[in-house]
Amino acid sequence: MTSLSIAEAAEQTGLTAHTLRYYERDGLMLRSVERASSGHRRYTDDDLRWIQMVTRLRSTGMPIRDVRRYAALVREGEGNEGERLALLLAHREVVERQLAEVTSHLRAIDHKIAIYENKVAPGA
Amino acid sequence: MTSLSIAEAAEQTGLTAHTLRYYERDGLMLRSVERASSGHRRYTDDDLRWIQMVTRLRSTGMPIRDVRRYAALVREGEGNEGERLALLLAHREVVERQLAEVTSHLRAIDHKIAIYENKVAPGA
DNA sequence: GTCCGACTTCGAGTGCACTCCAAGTCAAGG
DNA sequence: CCTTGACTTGGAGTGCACTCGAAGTCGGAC
Repeated sequence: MTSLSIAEAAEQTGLTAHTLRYYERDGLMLRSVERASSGHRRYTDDDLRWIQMVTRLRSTGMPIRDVRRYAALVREGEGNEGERLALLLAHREVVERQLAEVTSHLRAIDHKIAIYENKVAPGA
Repeated sequence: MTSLSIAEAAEQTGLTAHTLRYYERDGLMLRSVERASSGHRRYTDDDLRWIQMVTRLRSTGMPIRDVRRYAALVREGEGNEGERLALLLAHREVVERQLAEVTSHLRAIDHKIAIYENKVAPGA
């Protein structure tokens, strides 16, 4: 089991060290990250896997407070899988609606682009 | 040609009156919206069409400052279609990259959902 | 004539998610 | 022993995009 410094964890996850500390103090981690005798954080593989899940939720637009609720459920342990599932399904709905909206707006923009392409380089 | 009050324009566009005023003073409109003798804004069909374009750009994630630049180009009039096109194409790239990222993250979340569905109602 | 409601302006406030700073600690190298 | 560099903390600051509040104006209904 490897264990990484915050700088290494930052590089692995694509987040900054600032953000990793912020996530931890904001209750997004499953538990406090372990410390070396120096007090420096040591990230385990489990930590990294969890951070990856957080990243997935975040970059699909889930607000921090919902990620925190999800983390709390997972932290509680077995027995609340129904709630976790409900939370993820609700998020999924939101994401799909958003994807559909963005896609349709993008199509309209593409139409505009086509018009300009004809103006700028007709017949290109 | 209809001409709408700010409340009607808000309803038509799905924005709030506050946001319409904000867009105007932030330079996102092509020109100052006309006024009734009372000083109240009167939105024309052209205004509404432009606001729709702004909404498309915004809800695909274009920052306000880029919308402002695009508005400035359109305001300048003919001759800079190349620049407008470049701006829209650059935006298109960003949006597509983002769509791809969100889609792939969503797939990973779906996988997690499937796991929970099996746990919660196995064989459902 | 005055009341109401929809508007006006300017500027301040909000919420979100970071992002940064200052001052301090620690282990290792020279 | 002293310096260096990577870390630590609490709290403050930033950027974005709204969002709201206060005070004032205007036209029409009663």
